[in-house]
Amino acid sequence: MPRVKCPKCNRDETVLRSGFVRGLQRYVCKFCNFHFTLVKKRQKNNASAFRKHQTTILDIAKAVGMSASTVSRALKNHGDISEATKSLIKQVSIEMDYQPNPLARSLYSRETQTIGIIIPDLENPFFAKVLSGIQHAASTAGYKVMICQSNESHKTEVANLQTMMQNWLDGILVCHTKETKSFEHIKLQLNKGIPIIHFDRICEEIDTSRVLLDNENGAEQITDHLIDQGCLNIAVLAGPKHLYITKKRLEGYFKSLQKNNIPTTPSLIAYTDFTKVSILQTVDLWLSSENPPDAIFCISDNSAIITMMYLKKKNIKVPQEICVAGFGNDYTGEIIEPALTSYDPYAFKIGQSAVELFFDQVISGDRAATKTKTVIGKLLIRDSSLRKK
Amino acid sequence: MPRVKCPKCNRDETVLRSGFVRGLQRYVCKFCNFHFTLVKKRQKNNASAFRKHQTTILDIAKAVGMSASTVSRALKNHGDISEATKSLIKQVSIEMDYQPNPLARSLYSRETQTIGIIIPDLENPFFAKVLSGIQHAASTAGYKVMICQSNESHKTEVANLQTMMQNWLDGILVCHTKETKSFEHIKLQLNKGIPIIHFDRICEEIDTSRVLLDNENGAEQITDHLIDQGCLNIAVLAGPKHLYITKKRLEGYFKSLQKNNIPTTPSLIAYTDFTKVSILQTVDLWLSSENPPDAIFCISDNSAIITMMYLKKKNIKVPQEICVAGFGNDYTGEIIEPALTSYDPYAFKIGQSAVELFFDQVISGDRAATKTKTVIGKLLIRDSSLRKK
DNA sequence: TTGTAGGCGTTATCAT
DNA sequence: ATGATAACGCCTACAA
Repeated sequence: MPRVKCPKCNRDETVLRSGFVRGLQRYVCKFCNFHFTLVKKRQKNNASAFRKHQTTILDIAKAVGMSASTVSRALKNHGDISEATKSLIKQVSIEMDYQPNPLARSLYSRETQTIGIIIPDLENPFFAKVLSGIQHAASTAGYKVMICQSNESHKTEVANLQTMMQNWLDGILVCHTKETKSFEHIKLQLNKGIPIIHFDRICEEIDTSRVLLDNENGAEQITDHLIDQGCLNIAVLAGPKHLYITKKRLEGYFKSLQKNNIPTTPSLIAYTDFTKVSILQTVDLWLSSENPPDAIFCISDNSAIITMMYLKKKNIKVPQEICVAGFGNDYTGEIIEPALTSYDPYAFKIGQSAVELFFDQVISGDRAATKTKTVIGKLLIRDSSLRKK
Repeated sequence: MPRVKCPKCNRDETVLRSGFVRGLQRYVCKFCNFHFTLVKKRQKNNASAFRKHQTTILDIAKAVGMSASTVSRALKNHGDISEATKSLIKQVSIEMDYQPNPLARSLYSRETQTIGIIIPDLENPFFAKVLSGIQHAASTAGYKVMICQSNESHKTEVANLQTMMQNWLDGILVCHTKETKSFEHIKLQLNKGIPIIHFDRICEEIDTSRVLLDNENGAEQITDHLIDQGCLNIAVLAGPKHLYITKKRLEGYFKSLQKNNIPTTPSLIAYTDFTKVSILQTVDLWLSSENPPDAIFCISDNSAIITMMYLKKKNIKVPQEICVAGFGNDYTGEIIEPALTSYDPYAFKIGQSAVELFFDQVISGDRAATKTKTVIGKLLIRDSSLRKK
């Protein structure tokens, strides 16, 4: 029975239905004998015209003749509800195919159960693996994943972050672009109370939770291995100078040289922006120098592949004349000949760990308590650097 | 005028506002002369305790001394609002860093401005490119992207779809797993009124909008090319038999053979499940047959790479003894030696097109009007099949 | 031109 | 044990 109020006397107990006019329910108030119809309240907009009505808690409440609050409580096993009511409501909710509306829930709870990811390049196999790990960990925990791709453009990254912050995500996982040197956009958002987690290309000057790969150890192991193969003139094809990963991998390289009492040669250390042009220029320079390297440690597998293909074109034998090693264990390394020595950073696990750090911050309740997690990878020795067999 | 009840006499018609105390509205009941303020009703939960308060329309309304509806209208340039009010409100909203709450908006509008993607494997370079295209097109149009990864598991795909449907996405783009033979889960959702778009691995038995790559033409061009190189015994290393792409690419293959008056040999057509084991078994069988192929057309680049590496291990010369071609133009094809002949399906464009089809359905307003779009790719002839130079 | 009121669906608090 | 209510933030039909 609808509680319709009489517009005249404002009573509802005396209102009865009295037929239809132009499709509208007509009512009569027995008290003041006033006839009226209720005008339609709201024009349906486009979306709701298409979207089929989803069963709501109110629908169930009507169906079982109880209030919405009872239904809500029954559905989440609230202690106060009798077993009989609970099982009735649960059954009806299944029959009516009830699906809670996450928007309403989030509006109230202020949590969206969604994590945002800002990643430089989805097509880069390393990032694809990380994303896969993130996706896996998040969905296992019942969280959704929203992605943005910065395309290695700092400007886009800033815009992405803005978008993400507007969308009430519960946390944001960020890997910076190779261009990013200023982190003002991150600082600006830090006090908003939503966790920001860094991975791989992190930001040193801000205290956030972060997932690192063991850049230094990895690079050290690679360099150790190259030295072990008899190389003394080991060049490093690095990335952009400002990148955290560049710095750390170089540190590992230096550590190994020092440990093995090999002097460092400045000309053997070159920074690139990861583009083919910059890589080939560097390699050319080395090849034509008076003291060419006997090994090239490339800071990414992609640069290593570009380097090796160039060396092959120049008929320089790998590893006999020059050993080559990469970093990242992209699957391209297994395809090129000779197969590429590399360091597997366990990208999938990095993604998983980033999600775990997010949960740590949320569960601990202390969002200022940042953590650093380092994923230990594994050196993979393959033919591109193997002189001793 | 808010209907506030006097806590003492319980009347509401006699209650008036009487200034502010500590930021709270103070009231007075004219009937019993009782002064009171409304105490905060609700305990803040965890999330809202952390999340910094975001400026709302109501905050702006208070700041400018107007109602929320005026602010709402002013912000979207509603005609009824005076220019003066508009500019005032806009300025204040900027000063207060107002960001509309998309949850509230969506709850009302029943649109989330979000597209869902169900994709078998994020680490597969083809899918990564498609995803990149989707992401690009969606974010250009101001839409967000939510991803799920089915991991090539039908069961997971079904669960993913369920999740997506519950989350009030405006549309869902699906590429089925290689296992998927039953499409009941899709059919079940079709009448819900939200567009489902298929791409690549589509479903023939349901009428949805879909983006295809020109499987048939591509396969025909590849086969033509192999024949042109003098191959007569062209084997096909296909995917699972039930897959749409398998069927279509085989059709292209047959068409080419027929056109060139070459009889088909059943033993040269083999289905695999894309796993290394099944591929190598097949190749082995062919190699040891009495009439081994002089070319292998692999239905994916990944299988082609596996095949080539195996042939190389067996010291079988590619292309001299056996020509190999793939399909998909993964970048691995440029790295292997000899470089792999393949067909570039323009994966990025496929992703973009899928988003376009979604918009077509939404904008046209006719969600039953499905469209099919075929992205034309490009044959890339490389050394793995080049006998005539 | 601006304000009021009610609804979108859910949930916690308070009252019964 | 259950119901009424308000709140989350935004939007629009209608009233003024």
